[in-house]
Amino acid sequence: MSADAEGFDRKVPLPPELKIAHIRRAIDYIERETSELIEVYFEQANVFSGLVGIFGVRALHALSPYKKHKHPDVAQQRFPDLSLGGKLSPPPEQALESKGTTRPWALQSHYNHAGWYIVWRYLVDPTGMIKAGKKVVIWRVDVAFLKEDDWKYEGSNAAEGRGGRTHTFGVKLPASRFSSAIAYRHPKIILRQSRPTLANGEE
DNA sequence: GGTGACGGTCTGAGTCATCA
DNA sequence: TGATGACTCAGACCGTCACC
Repeated sequence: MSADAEGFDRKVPLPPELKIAHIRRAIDYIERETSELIEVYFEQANVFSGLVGIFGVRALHALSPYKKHKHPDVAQQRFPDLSLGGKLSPPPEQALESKGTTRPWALQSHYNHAGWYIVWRYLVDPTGMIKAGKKVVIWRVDVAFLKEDDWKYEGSNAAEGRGGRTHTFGVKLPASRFSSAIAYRHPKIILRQSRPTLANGEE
């Protein structure tokens, strides 16, 4: 990887007109805002991941040329989260979806839409030791253009009277797919046993 | 207006395959 | 043999929309 001292890799392809500076400022924004809501993580971690994705959308909407759909009711439930200039039906090359997750590689969605995906991979550090005063740390940002072929269908056995999750799509071979899409990686955090860990052994 | 289906966001855990 | 990655299943919650 050819990252700079801060952890940003300028060789990773980005969506048109999206710059490393936009990502850097978005990381600051997400970490600052979500650190205020840390108690939500301990109540319902999956909901908190949704919040991380939402704050990612808000940050890029405010800081980059990518804008939310101009109709709020559509923006909150339709693909994509953002598009270049806020176009209503952007081509995949100008569609940008924001997702937050704690997982090191995997990515799931209910659809296999083609487009750009920016994945905010975060960890929760209640001590605020990794980044001073930040209880939520974005330790990696993946930016990748995914085609329909990059997704695989993951079915569901949910049934009446039994419950279960709805079906999803998952990215095929996520580790190899995202290994070349790491736009930012915290210089002091490494993966150990598939978990982000401080390089000196502390988490 | 109430209700249920559906679409949307995720997580954790168990198991298996692969590789050094 | 242990570490890691992939696969699969199970669970939670919220908002919108169509239908009655």
